[in-house]
Amino acid sequence: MTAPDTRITLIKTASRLFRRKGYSGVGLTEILTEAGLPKGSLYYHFPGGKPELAAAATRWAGAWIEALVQRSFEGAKTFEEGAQAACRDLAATLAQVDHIEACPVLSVLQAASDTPLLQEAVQEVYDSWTKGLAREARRFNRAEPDAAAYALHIRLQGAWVMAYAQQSQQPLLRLADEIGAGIG
Amino acid sequence: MTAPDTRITLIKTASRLFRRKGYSGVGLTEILTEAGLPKGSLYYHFPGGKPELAAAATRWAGAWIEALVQRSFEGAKTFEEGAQAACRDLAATLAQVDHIEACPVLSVLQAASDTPLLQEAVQEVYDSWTKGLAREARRFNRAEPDAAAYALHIRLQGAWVMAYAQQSQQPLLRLADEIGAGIG
DNA sequence: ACATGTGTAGACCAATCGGTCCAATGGGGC
DNA sequence: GCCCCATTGGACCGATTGGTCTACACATGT
Repeated sequence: MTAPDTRITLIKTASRLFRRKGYSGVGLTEILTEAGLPKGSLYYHFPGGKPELAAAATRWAGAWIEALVQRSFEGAKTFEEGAQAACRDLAATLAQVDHIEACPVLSVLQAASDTPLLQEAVQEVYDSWTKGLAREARRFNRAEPDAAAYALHIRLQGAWVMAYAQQSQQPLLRLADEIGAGIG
Repeated sequence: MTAPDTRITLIKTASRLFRRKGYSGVGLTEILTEAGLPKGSLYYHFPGGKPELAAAATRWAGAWIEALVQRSFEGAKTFEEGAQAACRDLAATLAQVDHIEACPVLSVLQAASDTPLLQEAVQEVYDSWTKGLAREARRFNRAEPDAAAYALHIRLQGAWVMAYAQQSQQPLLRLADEIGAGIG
């Protein structure tokens, strides 16, 4: 396995496991077994150990989600229409696998308080999401773009938590309907 | 220490630590040290061990939050006014201590998937919250009470996550303002 | 004074934790 | 053919994990 492959394999595997069981709920052994890699590889690519791997995984997954949302907005005619599409696309993506996974940021949030590296990554991804949504709001000439973006971010976050807790895409679909009905 | 005291001490201590670091992030030793109790007491009051303690802590904290929200609605004249008060009261309560704690349900959510006892507690508390909010919506003759309650629950959840991530009560206060401005 | 039973105290256990370290490997430049 | 260095493979470490088990303290009823 070539070097960049190893790195991205570790990131993907770690991200998936973290989102399923949370940062503290996953051991390095489990990640490495799943990835089919020895411990030496991990500490070669991530000298900072588990926190550094988690930070990389958070940023990677964060960027992936952001791209997904941005794609959802592309074909829209209004900000609300884009927001609806984002909810539905996110729901569809999460439902692709048998287990609905948590938001990648949320999955490491509880470990971030005493891990500066993670704390940074968390803030960075959240900021980037809010800014990305605000950019879309401005693109559609939405009134009060920042407030609208922030409000959408919060509702997406909440619906995702509920979807994860109930293991159902329904909360996200319901949010899409709400937005469509002109609420918010 | 009398028996009921020991039980509630364990529950309170566990709840606080779980909300700060997550279920998997807290060891029994830490809980017991903080509570000033030996292991024997824990397994006497909670023969099911960590999962049973966590389930009890989740229900206890869940009921506490629910009572807080219900109290916020008491003096309101409309559902929206009550919702605003709930946001502000929750923000004020969270800001009372130096560290803003996560939603008690959220803090055990990632461990619930492979722990039926916790899974039950999580569903129970979430259901109870939504139903409690719907009761208030009906009390104020709010149109579509169930939908309104559900939407509020999701927004509260999302704002709480952001407040926890940023260690600031601002997201909850901002949500209160949004609701006051007639959005949602 | 004695028996009873609820709780407490904490030693102890195997398993797992994150992390360190070094030997082996193998492809590319000379 | 040879060397070199990036990378892998995995043994090993002390600390901590959740959990079990037994001895004991103490309040109460008799």
